Amino acid sequence: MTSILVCDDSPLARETLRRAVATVPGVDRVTTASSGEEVLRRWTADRADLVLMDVRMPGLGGVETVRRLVSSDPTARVVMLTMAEDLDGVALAVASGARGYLHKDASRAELRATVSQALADPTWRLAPRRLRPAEVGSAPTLTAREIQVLEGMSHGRSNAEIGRDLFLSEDTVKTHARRLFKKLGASDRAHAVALGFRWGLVR
Amino acid sequence: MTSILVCDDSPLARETLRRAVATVPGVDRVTTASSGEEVLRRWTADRADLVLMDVRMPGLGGVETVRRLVSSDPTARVVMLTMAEDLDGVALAVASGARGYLHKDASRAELRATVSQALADPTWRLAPRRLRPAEVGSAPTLTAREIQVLEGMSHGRSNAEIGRDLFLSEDTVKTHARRLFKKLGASDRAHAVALGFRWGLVR
DNA sequence: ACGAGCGTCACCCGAAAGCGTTACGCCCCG
DNA sequence: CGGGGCGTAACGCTTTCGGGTGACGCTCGT
Repeated sequence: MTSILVCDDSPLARETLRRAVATVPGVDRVTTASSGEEVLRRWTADRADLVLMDVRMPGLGGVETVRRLVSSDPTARVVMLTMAEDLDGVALAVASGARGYLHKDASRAELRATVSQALADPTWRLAPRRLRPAEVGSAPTLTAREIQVLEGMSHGRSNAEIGRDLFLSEDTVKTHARRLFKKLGASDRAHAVALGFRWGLVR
Repeated sequence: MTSILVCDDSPLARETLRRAVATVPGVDRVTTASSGEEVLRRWTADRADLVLMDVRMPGLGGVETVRRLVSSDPTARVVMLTMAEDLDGVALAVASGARGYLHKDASRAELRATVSQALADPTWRLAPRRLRPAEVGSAPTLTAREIQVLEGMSHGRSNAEIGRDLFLSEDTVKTHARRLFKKLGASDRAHAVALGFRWGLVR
């Protein structure tokens, strides 16, 4: 019985990670958490053999979570997930007890290899390394205007109505819509709204 | 400083309740939680003068949450929110320490009156009663087919594509779409997807 | 036995949406 | 200084949507 706990505040990234590690041989349980607080709260009742934790999270944040987790349970194994931006965060995390880290744009294969490795060797620690292809990805950054347009869509407003709401021409709304579709990789407004919810961009 | 904690797993119901009780005179803080676990976790740090809690929730569930909450803090005041289906749940909840309950189809006015009453009188307990108009509402019940179509929309599929996925004609998909729009009160597919997420019908 | 809800399909039609493209001013970064 | 992202706006064009309506068979509950 090998279990993995995935902790990320982005629902979409969480799902992606969950699916990816679920395919690692020997892993038969993957649980998820959306915050560091949740991990700490559930740890005693719901231990896992390996934790994958995002560095950047609202509330406690990945680094502090790892610190608290490892100090309460030194046998806990954590691999941090990070982006290029927060290398200092990784250093802190490793100093705080994380076994290593993975860039969020690591390939699925690299992710799986790292997880296998970490599970096979309890003493394993990852040497710092950088990985390439975008596989997990991070939340697209929409501009304030694009968010506003996306929110309008999520409330069932037409482009013309959104335009009236925001004092813009319908054509301008369409331009914002097209740009946010491209950023999100959405094929239409319904898809965009769904991705907005999954990325936590709208509520 | 009077605070109310609203606990419901449905984001939409949560928001509706939050807005409704925010208008009660004397209430100056309304916090929300989406699960019983969250309420228990935050209780010591984030106490409230009154808790409105849904009976039916994933995880702990309203009844067990009340039981634990009241046993840890006998001064906690809880009003359960329920639907016609789970009257037995209400009996259990009241036996477990809830001060009373409200049907989810209570009117906004009745909800506010009950909240005022509960806040004004610390010893107050609601006599069982039934209330009428649909104000808070419960999640619309979509059929399996309608959910499938809604999911298709949330993945950016066109009606024709959804039809191919489900081995249906595009016209049939449109019929399902029209019906689910009406049930959800959606004005278009983007709105429907948003409401689906808010009601927890799709992920 | 009847209506209601569901699943299926079809046709029409006007109104949106979505795409490509162009454009201009602004600001920031290299 | 130039390019890129952003905000704004416009035009044309094609596709899709959404609403209205009708229809038929099935099942369920009253």
